[in-house]
Amino acid sequence: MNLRELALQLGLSQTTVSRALNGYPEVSEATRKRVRDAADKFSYRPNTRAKGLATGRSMAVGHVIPVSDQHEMVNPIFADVIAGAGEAYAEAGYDLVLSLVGARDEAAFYRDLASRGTIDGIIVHGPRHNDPRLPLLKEIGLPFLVHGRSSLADVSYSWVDVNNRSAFYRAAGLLLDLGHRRIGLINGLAGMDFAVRREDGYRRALTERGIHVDPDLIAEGEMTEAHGWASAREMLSMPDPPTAFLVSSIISAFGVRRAAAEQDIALGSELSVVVFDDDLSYFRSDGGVPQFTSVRSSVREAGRMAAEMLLDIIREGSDEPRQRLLEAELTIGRSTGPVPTHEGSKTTG
Amino acid sequence: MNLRELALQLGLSQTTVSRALNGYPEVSEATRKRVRDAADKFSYRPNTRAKGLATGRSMAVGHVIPVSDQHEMVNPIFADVIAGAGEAYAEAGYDLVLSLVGARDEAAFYRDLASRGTIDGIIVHGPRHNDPRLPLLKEIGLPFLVHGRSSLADVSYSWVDVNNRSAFYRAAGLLLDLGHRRIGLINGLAGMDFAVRREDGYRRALTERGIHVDPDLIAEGEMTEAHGWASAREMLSMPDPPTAFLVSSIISAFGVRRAAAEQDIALGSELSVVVFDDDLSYFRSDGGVPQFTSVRSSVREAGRMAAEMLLDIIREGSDEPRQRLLEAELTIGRSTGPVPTHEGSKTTG
DNA sequence: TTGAAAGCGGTACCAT
DNA sequence: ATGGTACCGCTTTCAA
Repeated sequence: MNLRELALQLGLSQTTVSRALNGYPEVSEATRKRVRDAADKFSYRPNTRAKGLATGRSMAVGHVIPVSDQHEMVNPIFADVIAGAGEAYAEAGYDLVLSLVGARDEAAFYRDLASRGTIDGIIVHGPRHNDPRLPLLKEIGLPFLVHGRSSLADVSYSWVDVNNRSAFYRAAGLLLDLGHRRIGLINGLAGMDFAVRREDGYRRALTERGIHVDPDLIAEGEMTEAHGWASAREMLSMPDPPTAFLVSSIISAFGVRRAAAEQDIALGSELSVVVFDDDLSYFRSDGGVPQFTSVRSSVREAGRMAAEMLLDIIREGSDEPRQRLLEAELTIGRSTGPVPTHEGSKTTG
Repeated sequence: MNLRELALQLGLSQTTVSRALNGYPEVSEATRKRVRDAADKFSYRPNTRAKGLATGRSMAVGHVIPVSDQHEMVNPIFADVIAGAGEAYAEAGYDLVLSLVGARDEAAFYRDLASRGTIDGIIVHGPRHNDPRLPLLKEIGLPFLVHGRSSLADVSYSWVDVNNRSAFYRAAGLLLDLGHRRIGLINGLAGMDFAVRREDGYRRALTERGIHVDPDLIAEGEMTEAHGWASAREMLSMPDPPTAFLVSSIISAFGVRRAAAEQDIALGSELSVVVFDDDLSYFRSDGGVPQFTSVRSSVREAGRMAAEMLLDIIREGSDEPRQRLLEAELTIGRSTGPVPTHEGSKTTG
């Protein structure tokens, strides 16, 4: 059933039917009701493409996930961001077009997307430290919003981000308050913007208190269990091992926990672990009990926010960038305690 | 730059330009080259909506992820399936439209999708045991393919699935061969089709060897670490505890490992763990070393296959269902060993 | 081998 | 308040 047929059924013109359905005020309430009822009855749905062609808008938003060929898997965080965004789109009647694109041909890809008119705007995921995509998108003129930020990018742009720096500053502060002086940082991939900011917060906290930042206590890598395990293992076997860890992901924290268990080191009493957890409920390890001290931010919520802001930008057509910085929430769990005395209380073994 | 402008530039008609670009044979090679060069020069891209409107195809495929309100997070498996599918779409020039939809209004949603003409076909994720979506889609007439299967659904339909039953049958067989008689099954959510099949394989292996299937050794739930931990913990404190576990996900296996560690039970020598791992490289725990014995299947590969098959269906317009069953690969790691003797060798503590 | 023109299914301007 | 009609950008039939 299309507009013409519906109009025919009603004995009205396409124009009137279209107006009735789209809430134009000049249609009489009587006709509007008639039209609506008929549309309902025949379950008429306007054709998206035709509508888009006529209006010049596609009513779709693109999400671009960068996939470097090195990683087999897509970072599960994206799934949650997108779930949050999806809610917003569903409510606003927008479609979500997902593209996974390799770093190689990204530029061409964005240009294509814009000129083919598939989407009205775009959300950029996983920004790197000085991300070339931002100036590119700016140049293309496609409305976009970044989930995360890209420092050094000297263009102004819209973003939604969690305050990674302050999160790690506060987390490190907590450990310092507990007396820890050797704090290992197990961070994400070096090029990622969030990792840079997290290290920044960590460094600042230490420096402010006059604590030396030991580069051997900083590990970077993909946030896998293996990375957490290998990094923690290595650091724990140093002559002067860390008494606490700051971990960039719950997955890596599983690895840290394993390394500790293997060396018979008790979490909480002998080793403190604070983890940045993006609310990935599948991977939360506590089961109701706060096993780790965590710095949490709802990625899903951020996704929703990002989508809503992008839709605003698209609809208003305004050019001034919108930015939203979310503070993460520090939840103290039983994996964090004061520095053990040297005669310490082994709880295991 | 649109077709009209491009044609104007070339002094040709839109018709000819369109034909040249779309590989129609009646265009002379000379003109074709001229046209191609110009299109290149102006980086002309045909408008997707206009093309779709004219051809009746949208060149887009939908992926529908069911989100029950109970789960906060989207199962990370979907991310990988979609990554695989995305590759196929990119190559074939299709877009991927992602929808996350609650169980409540699914029916209406599918009808909408079809009648608005947003997509040419659809991939159904996370089928439940007797999934009502399949007959619905059949009725609507939208080409679709299921990732996974839905037993009891008495319609014939296309699917791509890993052989869950044989995977768990073989895994249980391995443990039985090693002498295990008490094998705990830590499975996924009860309603999911894959969970039913996995339990089926497990049961069959036991029954065939005359081993009693103890319902207390079967746990179902979301595949979180907490679930693995709680289930393993409970089973391990039974009077007659399991000597081995079959776990439906690497995440839950982390929980099993934790429960074992807490009770000072050594993996490999005192407790065997076989895990079904969907190749989620972020969560693999081995770091090159096979820590767990695993039954692996590449979800990404399955996603790609699903996409390719759906595209075939769309293009051929044929109605006969295509089906593809993938066998998972059993990789024996060091977490699996024979049943410990009662005087057993504690390696920990 | 090329071109004119009629759709595809809507929207929106201009009349009435 | 309602209708006629010219688009939107492309494909495709028919004619030349």
